[in-house]
Amino acid sequence: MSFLKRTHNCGELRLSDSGEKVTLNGWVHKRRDLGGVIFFDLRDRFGMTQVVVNPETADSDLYELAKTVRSEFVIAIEGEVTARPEPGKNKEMQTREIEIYISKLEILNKAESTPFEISAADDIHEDTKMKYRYLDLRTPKLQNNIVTRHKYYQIARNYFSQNNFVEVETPILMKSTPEGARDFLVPSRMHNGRFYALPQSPQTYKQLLMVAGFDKYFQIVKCFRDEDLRADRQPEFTQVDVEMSFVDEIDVQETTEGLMKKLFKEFRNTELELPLPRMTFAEAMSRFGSDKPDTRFEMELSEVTDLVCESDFQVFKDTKERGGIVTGICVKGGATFSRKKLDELTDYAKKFKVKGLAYFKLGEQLSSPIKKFFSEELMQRVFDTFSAEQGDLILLVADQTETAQVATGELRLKIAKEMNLIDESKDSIFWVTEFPLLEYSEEDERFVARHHPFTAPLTEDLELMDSDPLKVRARAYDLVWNGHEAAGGSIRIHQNSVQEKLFKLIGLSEEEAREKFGFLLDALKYGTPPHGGIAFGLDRQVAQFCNVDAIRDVIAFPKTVSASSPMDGSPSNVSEEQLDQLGLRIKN
RNA sequence: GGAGUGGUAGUUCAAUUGGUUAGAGCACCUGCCUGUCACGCAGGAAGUUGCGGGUUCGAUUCCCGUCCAUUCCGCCA
Repeated sequence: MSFLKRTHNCGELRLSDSGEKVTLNGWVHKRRDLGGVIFFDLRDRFGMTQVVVNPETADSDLYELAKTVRSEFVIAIEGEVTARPEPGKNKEMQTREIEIYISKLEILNKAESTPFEISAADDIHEDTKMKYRYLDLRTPKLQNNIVTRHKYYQIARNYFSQNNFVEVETPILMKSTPEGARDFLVPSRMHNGRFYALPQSPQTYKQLLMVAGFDKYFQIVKCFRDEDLRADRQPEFTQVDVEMSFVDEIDVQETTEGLMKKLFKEFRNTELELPLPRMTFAEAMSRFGSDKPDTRFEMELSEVTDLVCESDFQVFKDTKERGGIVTGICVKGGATFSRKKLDELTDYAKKFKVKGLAYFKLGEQLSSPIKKFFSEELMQRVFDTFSAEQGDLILLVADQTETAQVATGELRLKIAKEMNLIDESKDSIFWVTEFPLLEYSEEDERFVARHHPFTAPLTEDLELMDSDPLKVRARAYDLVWNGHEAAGGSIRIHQNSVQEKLFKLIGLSEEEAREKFGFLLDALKYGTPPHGGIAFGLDRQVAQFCNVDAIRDVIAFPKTVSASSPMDGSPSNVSEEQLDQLGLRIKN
């Protein structure tokens, strides 16, 4: 069956096309029936064009048919491009200077009235939109996001190809490994009782590709983690995965920067200045209380341990004695915060494991629960340290170094968001380097790799691996963009002996290490080049370029926060037969 | 696993100290309307108040449980 096929899309006709006979296909976005003349806004993914049916010029069959057309009908129209008497009032509409005088109309398919209006989808609750995701995807906003994502793929692929990288696919069914996130497991009919795992990332494979001599590898790849979701976390997400041989961290960073420059050119229309700034982990923590600081606003942390320990406040002194610090921020204009507000901030800080929050409120009167422990003169020196003026608020946190810094950093962020201090039109993008190699897990009562267990230690810190493992810095780097980790990577261990030593440090016995990573340890013995790489969180980056908060909005078919899909009903039960074949039984 | 917010018509919201027939905008349906672009006007249909239980003469409203959405903490090398 044939139909009127489009000669143009709904976003491309302009005044200069006047007089031309065109055919358009699309969805009826809105319809305005004035009793005589009828207007449609015809929509496709390229835009919208106004279509006019005039009873005086259209024949009566056409007019009667046009009267039956409703929102979201799929139609084909033929007609003449005509200048409008007045340009359309909708300034967003690029075709607003013209309209199509219709001479033929075909209804290609009718539509029931949709569960929500495509033209007003912004305020609809997420559950309704998720159930009818294919309708939400009709909205110009989501269509733009998905197209931006497409462009990102293209730019990345071109960039890496032009720079001599090879795209290689790695297995989706792989071996379950310890460390890191929970795996999604996949049973198999052929191997009852055994399981594949979906990759949390292709980490081991890309290192093996380096052993194999593939020099420069990249892949745009799905990764899977069975952890709780957030606005910026989905159980399956996409990484731009990169690995390079014969490189150090500067080479990997330069490669990354080159791509970011192209992306910023395309999506922000700005020239990114290279090289990007560098900040060590230690500096990020002490200045911003975060390993991914948002530097679009100030309110930096100041450490005042020695100063405040001149007071008689025992809590500060005890903290110092136990090796902790006192750090804080100055909230400009924060003296207006109510007691209730300060209680709320205290509760918020406690979420991050500090015991309390001290403050100096420089209002009409100085107000502070700890001022009796401070001399006038000492207080003034504290204020000076923070450059605090009348009307400001100083918040102080005392605890072990990292705990105090993190809690203060979180307060800094929360307050900045509430006081609207973040300039969304700016971009803050830079490297954070020299992460600690290890951290101590209270839960597991052992050291765990902060990045992953293949990350190389800084050469000058190698000897610390025996004496003071927590002090060892890693050759790891994160690209931080507007307070998010946009990419993260490291130079890998390419010597078997160092790798084995690290496994030992994180409590993996030789047997366990062999059992879990034997193939990698073996490979490292057969001539492994120095190598390193990085992985970009594609969803997060695209979300940033689209100026949306949730990566849900840049994924065609995302999961809800409970990791399910209201649209297709996954995950779902399966039949007894399926379970039997897999040798599985549901416990309860 | 924990905390916050929300769930009432297709949809977005309202409903006084617990009170009688649960309202409004948009969408939908009918009629009118020849330059709209949030078209306009008149009328109409549309409800398991998420679900289950409890208190009460009476529950959208109070209590308990539970489900869903969303944000955050834990978790996510």
